[in-house]
Amino acid sequence: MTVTRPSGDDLVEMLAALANPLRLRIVATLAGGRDYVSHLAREIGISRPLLHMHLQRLEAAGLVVGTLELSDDGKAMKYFEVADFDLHLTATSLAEAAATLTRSDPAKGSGEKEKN
Amino acid sequence: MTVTRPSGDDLVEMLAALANPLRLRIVATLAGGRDYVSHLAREIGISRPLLHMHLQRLEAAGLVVGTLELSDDGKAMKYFEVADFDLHLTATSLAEAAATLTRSDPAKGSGEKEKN
DNA sequence: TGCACGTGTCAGAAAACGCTTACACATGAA
DNA sequence: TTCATGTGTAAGCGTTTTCTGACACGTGCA
Repeated sequence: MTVTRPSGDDLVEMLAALANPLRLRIVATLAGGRDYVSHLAREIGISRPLLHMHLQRLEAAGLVVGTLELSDDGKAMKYFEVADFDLHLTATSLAEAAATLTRSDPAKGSGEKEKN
Repeated sequence: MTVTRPSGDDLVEMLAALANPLRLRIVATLAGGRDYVSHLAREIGISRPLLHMHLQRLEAAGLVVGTLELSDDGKAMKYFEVADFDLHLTATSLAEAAATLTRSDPAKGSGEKEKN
C-alpha cells in the first residue's frame, strides 16, 4: 500500500475527520466490510441523521467512499467503504505538510484570497 | 524511531491536537529546533496567550514537551520541543485503536463512568 | 522609578461542532 | 391505503473551540 502524502490543508481535514471517537468507530466498522447507512447506524447505535453527518465529513476528507446502489427490491441504498489511505505522521513529515498550508498564516500576511 | 501505538482515547486527543493549521505550524516550527514561548509567538505571528493555549493542547496530547528554564539574566523561560512520535494511520490500525475506545460507545451502553 | 522582557491566567465574543427532532420523498409488501 | 424499509435535509440548541484584550507577577537595566 502506498503512503498517502496530502497537502497541508487536506491533512488538517483528514486529521479533523479522524479526531472524533464516533467517526473513528465508523471507520473501524467499515474496515470490517462495506455497509449501508441505515444498517450501519443500527450497528453502531446512533441515529441515522447523526451518522449521515459524520459520513459526510469522512467522505469530504476522502477517508470513506459512498456509492448509491439499487437493491433487488428497488430500494436506493447508499453503501460506504473505507478509502485506501496510509498516513505517516512524524515531526518532519508534519513540517513538510505545514509548509504547504494556505490558510491561517499570519507570518505571510494574506497572500491568498482567504475569506477567514 | 519506534512507531507510537496509543490507545483509542489518546489517539483521538493527538489527532485533535494536530487537526489545526496553527498547531500544525507550531509543531513544524519546533521541528526546526526548540524555542521559548514569546519568541515562538513572534516567529509565527500570533499573540502569546493564543500560542500558550495551543501549546497546552499539544503538550496535553504528548506531542510537544515544555521545560521551564532560567536564562543567564535570571528570566524564567519556557522552552518547548517536539516529542518523539511516529503515528501510522491505516484503516486497520485505526480499527485496532477504535477497539480500545472507552467513551461514546452507544452500543456498549454506559459501561464506564462517563459524564457525557 | 520606569521600561523592556519573560511568565501565567481570566473574561468575553464569534464561530464551529455534536446531536436531536422533525420533516420530505421513494419503494415493496400486507 | 397503510406500514416498513430505504434515502436526504433543515431547524434548533447546548457545548466546545478559537481568539482578543486586559490583568497579574517576576527580573535586569537605564
